[in-house]
Amino acid sequence: MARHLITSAIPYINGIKHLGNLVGSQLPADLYARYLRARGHEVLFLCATDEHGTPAELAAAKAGKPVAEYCTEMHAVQAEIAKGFALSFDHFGRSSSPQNHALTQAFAARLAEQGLIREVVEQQMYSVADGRFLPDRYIEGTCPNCGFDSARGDQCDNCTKQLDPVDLINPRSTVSGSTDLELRETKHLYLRQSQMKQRLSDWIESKDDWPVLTTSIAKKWLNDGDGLQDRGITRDLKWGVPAQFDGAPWEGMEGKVFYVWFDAPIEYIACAQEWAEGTGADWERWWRTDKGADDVTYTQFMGKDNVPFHTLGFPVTILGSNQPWKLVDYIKSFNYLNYDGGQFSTSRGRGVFMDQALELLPADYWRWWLLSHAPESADAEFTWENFQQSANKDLADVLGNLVSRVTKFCRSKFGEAVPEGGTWGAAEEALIAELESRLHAYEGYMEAMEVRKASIELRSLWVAGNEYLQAAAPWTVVKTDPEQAAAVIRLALNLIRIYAVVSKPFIPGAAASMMTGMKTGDWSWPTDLRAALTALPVGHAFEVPEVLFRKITDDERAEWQERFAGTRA
RNA sequence: GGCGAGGUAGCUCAGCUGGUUAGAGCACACGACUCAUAAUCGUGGGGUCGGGGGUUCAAGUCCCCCCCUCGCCA
Repeated sequence: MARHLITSAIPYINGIKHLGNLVGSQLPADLYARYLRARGHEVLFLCATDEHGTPAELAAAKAGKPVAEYCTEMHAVQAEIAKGFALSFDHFGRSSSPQNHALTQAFAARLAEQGLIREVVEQQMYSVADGRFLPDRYIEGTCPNCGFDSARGDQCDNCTKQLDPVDLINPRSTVSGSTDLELRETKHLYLRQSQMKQRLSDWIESKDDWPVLTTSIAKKWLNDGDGLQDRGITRDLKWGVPAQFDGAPWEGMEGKVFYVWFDAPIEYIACAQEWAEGTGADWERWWRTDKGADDVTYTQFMGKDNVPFHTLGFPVTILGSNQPWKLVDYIKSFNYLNYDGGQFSTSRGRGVFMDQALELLPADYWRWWLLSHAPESADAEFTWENFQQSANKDLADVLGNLVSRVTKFCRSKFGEAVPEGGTWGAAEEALIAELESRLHAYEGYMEAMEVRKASIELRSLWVAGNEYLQAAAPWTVVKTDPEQAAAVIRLALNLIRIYAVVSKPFIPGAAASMMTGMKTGDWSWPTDLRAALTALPVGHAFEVPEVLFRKITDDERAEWQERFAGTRA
């Protein structure tokens, strides 16, 4: 039994995430956490909302609410949706927690002690009317390059040229529309990442078992151009962790907060503190290598856009502190999921969002499709045809129907209890051999976080049951040799329990239904398959479960396709 | 423009350090079965592995050039 710390990239607070966000971090992290728990390992699985920054402030203003209140509400919404998808977080925290405030300030102070913070005075755009400094992308104006009149301060959406806000002609605030903008001096703290370049580089180079997606992105940032750059870790904002605090080793940072990319990863640790406070558990044995965390395996899940912060920024914080914090052991990253020939788009309402998905179908449908099509080697694409075909074929026909045909046949011929009689022969031995081989492959892929391949093996396990049943043909055998038919069905009923156990990480809802139908709470992993196939003894009562997965009709598919197409630009 | 990832059957994808007739699922065709959610099982057709050169006894798998897609950066 090992100890595994698992974190999913923390979703931003402003709004509900789409299926692409889900499959890029939370869902595969949940799959892994559930699998490791099922194998008897000790798991701490953490996620949280990322709440600070300008977008949250503006979203709150738009909703007409104080930002703290807005975040509290949205956190509850996201937590509820996560529950709907059966995401098994041990704690779903908040980056705005007191724990994270304290820890973020402590890290900043410590990094300063280690000589890794420097102060920089720079010029930033200030909007007099809004009474605030504005991030580059919240300033619009006419592009000096192509004349496009809605170019953003960081980049022109029309000609894609990278811009500086001061380059814009007739710049205005996108918050208020005001043109009363001026450059003002402001002081910020910079994290001296460049000092850590060699240590990071050595560390990344040593990780030859990481996904190439992870290491290639990390190496690019380390070596591109002038190499790893220092980054500002403060902003002129109100909503966030104050950069000026008691014991701060700098002055004059009043009215400024730490930038989200600095405090958000620290929430991984603070989240464990939140969890400990709520449960009385010990968080240090997960995060402090001097307090027992040296035997923890720490795995992070994220979309590729988050890789730089997890391979460079956060490790600078951890390593730079020169304190015994647990450093990540494995970073599993994902490409993007596209939607029907384009990208998911929040602003255009294009694609399916997490709350909408749950209104259409139970979580298992989405979990299965998303995980079995996870964008591991390249970007993947969601289409309704593919979703309908996969769900109907894999879940309804192959698995659901198997459960149905076995339990209903037994009920009609032997009653709703595991029947007696008959013996195993060559067919059963062949099945056991097949199952053992498939199960070992499945376990290997799950341990390696090869999500798609694991799903293929799981499906193969289901198919093996149908093959066996088809060949054994108990509906024929029962006419001449009822006892032998009973032996076949006895095995098949036990197979249902085994499927429930091994399928649970992917489809926890259906797994629970199968287990309930078999009237047992025996979730033990079928390490010994032969024994597992007799776990439900002769005479054990069961009941025919409700249809596990109804099919998605062509009409539904067409309707949904239309409904989620969004407003094309 | 630079960098990275891809371009393998109609569709979605496997193919490790080069080595017998290039694989799987879906879709399609035919057959079997009739317990089951018109479900299941079997068989089969279908690919000059983006294009062109080269290395090698042997290349989807290595090298060079080109084309296309996606992403990151300038």
